[in-house]
Amino acid sequence: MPVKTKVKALDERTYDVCCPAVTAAPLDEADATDLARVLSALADPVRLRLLSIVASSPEVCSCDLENPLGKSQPTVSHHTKVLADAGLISGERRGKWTWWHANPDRLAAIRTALGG
Amino acid sequence: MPVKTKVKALDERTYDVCCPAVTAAPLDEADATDLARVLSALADPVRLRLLSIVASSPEVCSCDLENPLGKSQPTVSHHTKVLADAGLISGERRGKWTWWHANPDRLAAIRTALGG
DNA sequence: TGGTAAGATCGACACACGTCGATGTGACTC
DNA sequence: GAGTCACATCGACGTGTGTCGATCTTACCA
Repeated sequence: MPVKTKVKALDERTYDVCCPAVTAAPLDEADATDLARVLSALADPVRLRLLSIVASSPEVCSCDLENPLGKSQPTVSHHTKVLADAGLISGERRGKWTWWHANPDRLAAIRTALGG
Repeated sequence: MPVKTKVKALDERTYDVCCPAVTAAPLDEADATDLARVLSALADPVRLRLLSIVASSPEVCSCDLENPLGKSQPTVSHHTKVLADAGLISGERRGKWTWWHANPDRLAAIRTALGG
């Protein structure tokens, strides 16, 4: 049985994630590609740390990510975009700052797809 | 609190996986690197399908993977090695054939690290 | 209007990775 | 021992990705 959650990104686009559980039955190519795309967003140490920082707080400003991550501003911006495109975090522009928060439902959907 | 499971690979090496949950607190670099390494093994559509085929059966022979995956023998061998190195599957050589089975504990550990 | 500050985008570079033909390595059969 | 089969390893190729300096865009303030 497919496990899907609706996720709303910065641009208000919604999309599905994802996929029967890996352990239940052989995945078809489309489901495998979808799931691999989300996992690729997670499969980077900098993005994992970024996500953990955002998830540990109700809201985090981009400006508070550069120092803990030890990466340049363009690099941090790149990683927030990847995580946001994957639906794992969402950003809200307020004035000059962008505030990020985690989407725990998305993470839960991934756990389910991984046989949860 | 760290979530660890011992995993035994083909070469009898054992290692730990892994890591406080991403959602609990900011990950340090070492934990993030460990988790990213395992997730990288999963973040490929061919390997996800391979794992789902192996996990759906008590045991699968390498020779029964080429056709469903539509990949050459060296490519399949490469992917089984990546999954085995990550502890997600284990292989046993019997005569001319290698038989693979999934390690559900490892997948469960990843789910926990993902905030399960 | 001009200046500054936060963040996104661009361009370039180095490196990692998926893929497959060719070849190597054991194991089985005759 | 010769031949064959299953699988691993090697080498090479094209592509994808993380990184950062430079630049663009937008918002705020004097």
